[in-house]
Amino acid sequence: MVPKTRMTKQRMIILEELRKLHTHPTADELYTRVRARMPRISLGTVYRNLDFLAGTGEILKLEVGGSIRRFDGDVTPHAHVRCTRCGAVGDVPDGLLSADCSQVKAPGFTVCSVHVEYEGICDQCAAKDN
Amino acid sequence: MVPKTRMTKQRMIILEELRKLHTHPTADELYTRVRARMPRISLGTVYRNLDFLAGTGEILKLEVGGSIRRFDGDVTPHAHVRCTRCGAVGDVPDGLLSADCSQVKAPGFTVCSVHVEYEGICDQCAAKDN
DNA sequence: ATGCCTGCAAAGCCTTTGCATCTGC
DNA sequence: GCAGATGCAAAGGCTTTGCAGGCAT
Repeated sequence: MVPKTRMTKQRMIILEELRKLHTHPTADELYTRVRARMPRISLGTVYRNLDFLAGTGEILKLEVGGSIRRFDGDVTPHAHVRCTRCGAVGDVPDGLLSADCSQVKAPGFTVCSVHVEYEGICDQCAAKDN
Repeated sequence: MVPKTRMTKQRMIILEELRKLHTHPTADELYTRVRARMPRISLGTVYRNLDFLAGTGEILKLEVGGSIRRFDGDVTPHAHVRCTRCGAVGDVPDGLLSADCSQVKAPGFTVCSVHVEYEGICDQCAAKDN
């Protein structure tokens, strides 16, 4: 049986605040925002609701970079494949890249999606440079 | 003055083991490997040397996905830009995507590189499905 | 001999989880 | 009223850091 869900005040406020922001906040940033309206809310509740809302598709979890988790002794240019099930990481030889992921050949992997993230400098940081 | 660096036995073994592997190990996986040859090495030393080696360009740090750090209330398809300096995340409106990052227009950001990661299922996990 | 590097252990972050209590439905 | 949700606090991972001693140069 599918468990019923409730629209609690906490869940509603979390969703509202996230939709109001366009800064792609971390859980903690959102926690700070939400606390302004609901001081006794706990960080655990924020995490639980973000997971819940991502599960229903109402919000997105972003897997952004900046979190170094793995290392590679091969410094030649090549892209990577990651197994969405076990997290294993493989190589995609340069030259086999394609925007159409059904064309991508990665030995040992069946590729099914691409994740593109651009990197750069935001205007605020650029301003600090002088 | 630039500090001198030493090629310690630890650093050498870490580099050797990483180059020997093609599995893009985590720091901890590498630690296990290295300990087979040098039982008293500490995990801290592994982390310090991986940072050092990445700094000299001898190895690569991979920023792979799987680590959810941010959330987005906008579920329409769009890519993201991340500021390499402060970590701020912005949107790249769909339709403004390009493999040539000098063409990418992201309001508030100056884009300078792209990070592409494919996702899929590795053969081992596929085999477990039956 | 010098100061960079190590092992060890503690501390730091971020996230998850257990539990008693509370509250939508 | 009942099961799902919350607040609180503790526990878990992973990574970084402080310190005293060790070792490459």
